[in-house]
Amino acid sequence: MLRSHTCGQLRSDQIGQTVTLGGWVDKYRDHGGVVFIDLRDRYGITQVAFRMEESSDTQQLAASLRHEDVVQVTGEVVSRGPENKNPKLPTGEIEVRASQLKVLNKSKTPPFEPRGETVPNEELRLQYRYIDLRRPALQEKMVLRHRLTKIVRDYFDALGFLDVETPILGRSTPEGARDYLVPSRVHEGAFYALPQSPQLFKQILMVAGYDRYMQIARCFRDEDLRADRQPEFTQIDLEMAFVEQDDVLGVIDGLIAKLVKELQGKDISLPLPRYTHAEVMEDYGTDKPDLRFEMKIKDITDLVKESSFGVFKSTADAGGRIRGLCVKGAADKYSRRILDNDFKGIVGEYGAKGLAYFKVADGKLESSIAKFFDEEQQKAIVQRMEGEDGDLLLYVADRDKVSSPALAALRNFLGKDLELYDPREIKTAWVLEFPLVTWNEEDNRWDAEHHPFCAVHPDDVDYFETDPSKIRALSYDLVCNGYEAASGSIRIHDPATQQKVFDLLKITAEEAESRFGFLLQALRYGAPPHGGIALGLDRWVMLFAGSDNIRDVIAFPKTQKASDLMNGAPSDVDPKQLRDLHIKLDIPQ
RNA sequence: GGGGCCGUAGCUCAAUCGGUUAGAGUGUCGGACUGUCGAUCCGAAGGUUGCGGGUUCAAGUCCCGUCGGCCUCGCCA
Repeated sequence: MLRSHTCGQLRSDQIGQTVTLGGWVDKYRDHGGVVFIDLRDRYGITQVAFRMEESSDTQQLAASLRHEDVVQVTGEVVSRGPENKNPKLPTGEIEVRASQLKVLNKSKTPPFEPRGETVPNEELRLQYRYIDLRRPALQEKMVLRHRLTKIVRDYFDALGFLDVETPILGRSTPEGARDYLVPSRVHEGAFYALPQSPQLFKQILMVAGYDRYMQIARCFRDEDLRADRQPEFTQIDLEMAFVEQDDVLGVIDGLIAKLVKELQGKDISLPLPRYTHAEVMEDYGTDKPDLRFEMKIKDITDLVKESSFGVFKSTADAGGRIRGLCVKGAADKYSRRILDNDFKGIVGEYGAKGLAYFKVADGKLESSIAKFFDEEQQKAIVQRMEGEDGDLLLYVADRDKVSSPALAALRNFLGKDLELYDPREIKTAWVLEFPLVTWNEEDNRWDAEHHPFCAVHPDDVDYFETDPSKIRALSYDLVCNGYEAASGSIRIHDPATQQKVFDLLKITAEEAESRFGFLLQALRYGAPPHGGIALGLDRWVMLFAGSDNIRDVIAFPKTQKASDLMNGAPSDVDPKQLRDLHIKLDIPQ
């Protein structure tokens, strides 16, 4: 070993010992006759003092050290004494009086310093990710990720789950997200696809009798990125046989409680709250509500459809609704300009044509459009909104398809802007009973809401013939702080029901056979009832890290255009590689 | 594919209404200094204002295009 201790280890207990440290030069302070070096590794910082009277050569060499040089230092651990101790450092009671210094590797002047008080722009951080990863803030997140992963593995291991790896080179299935394709050299013109998730394999593992499976699985989706979405990401994937929905939910409840306990030291009460999809869509306008604050959406259509305000009236007549939010105490918080520009802009992104707003005063409404509502209507609106004097009321009048996401976005903005919650709080709940299918207006057909293997709520089987939109799936999402943090379902385990769903989705027998024939085949050989779920690992780490950016918790993330600024991926390849694969490029000018 | 924000010294930022030689802090380089810990002091170097075009007597600033980064709609079974 080139070191006897780490840079975070030494305390007063070691005074008098001769130690050897290795690390990076974090800061240097040259006083002429004495040089101080803050030596850093991922365990901490230790001050090393190089004094002329002890070794002139060593002290002179130390004077040449610069940021991020890698050095090996040997010396005696000494007390700094009461005047010179540094209470900011855990190692601040002591320093290493260096007798030997070896420069293991000089560093070029780094583009930025890990200890710098300002964080450089992300482009530079991604280009020099090896320096960025030296920053304590990022190292803490990597450690958190490790700990979380370890807790997850231990939890499932204790419950008898078996970690089974599934292939990375898989088969392309046209449904779902766009696939990342990998050309086969051996099979001319044929391609593998990287897995969007191990979905079909884990179901087949159930058929194979591995009744409790889990895997920390890398998944790939060639879709556009977001702050919480990367093209490759990690799922905590699991599947169980001989279970019902409650069993899966219970296992995950226990996991979340354990994570919160071990990572935050807090107890949460179980079971986690459960809402139906219909409930959260009505109350929050989204299937992934942020439940850290209230502010539910309220419907006032019945109160205003007879008013003289044309926009509300015509919306109601056209089958739309007038729904809105009551923002407590915010009547004077936002200027008219902000309401007309910024707020309208937020709902406008979702297609809302306008935003109506009122202040509540004396139990009535105040605004430029208040005159269109008589006193009785005004009082009824205030009552419906549970409004009090000083509250701000905001309304979007439109079809739910527009107003729901618009109001949900506005609500999220307000929650953050008005600091209605503690950003470190983890607030988790289940959303159950998703619709099995949704109508695709463009293609004029039913699409699976989750995926085509979701089991059907037993009470809703008759709706296949009458109204498929009313069929509830035995599927469940776990939402956390406004993110979809897990998603799963009980699966169909008999070929007849599976066929029924394929029929509804207009997937022909031939299509089904060619796309997922291997699964259908497997289901005919003794498939037990089964179900499972997958948790977004990166998102959970992000949530526990209190970050709103998934790149912060991935060691080597990709940019919004899915490139790696450090290594330049994706890149051109040698023409020979393409010839081997029989691939010709055809790039539009 | 659409919308928005951003790009000035190695880094973080400034530069008035379009107006003289584009500044500051920090880092870098040289020097001084034996107890600092954001060390201090003296001195120096460092710029194709992302790139290309246009408007103008004059462009970091305005316009168009383009490249890159971020946020977002669509997309993400």
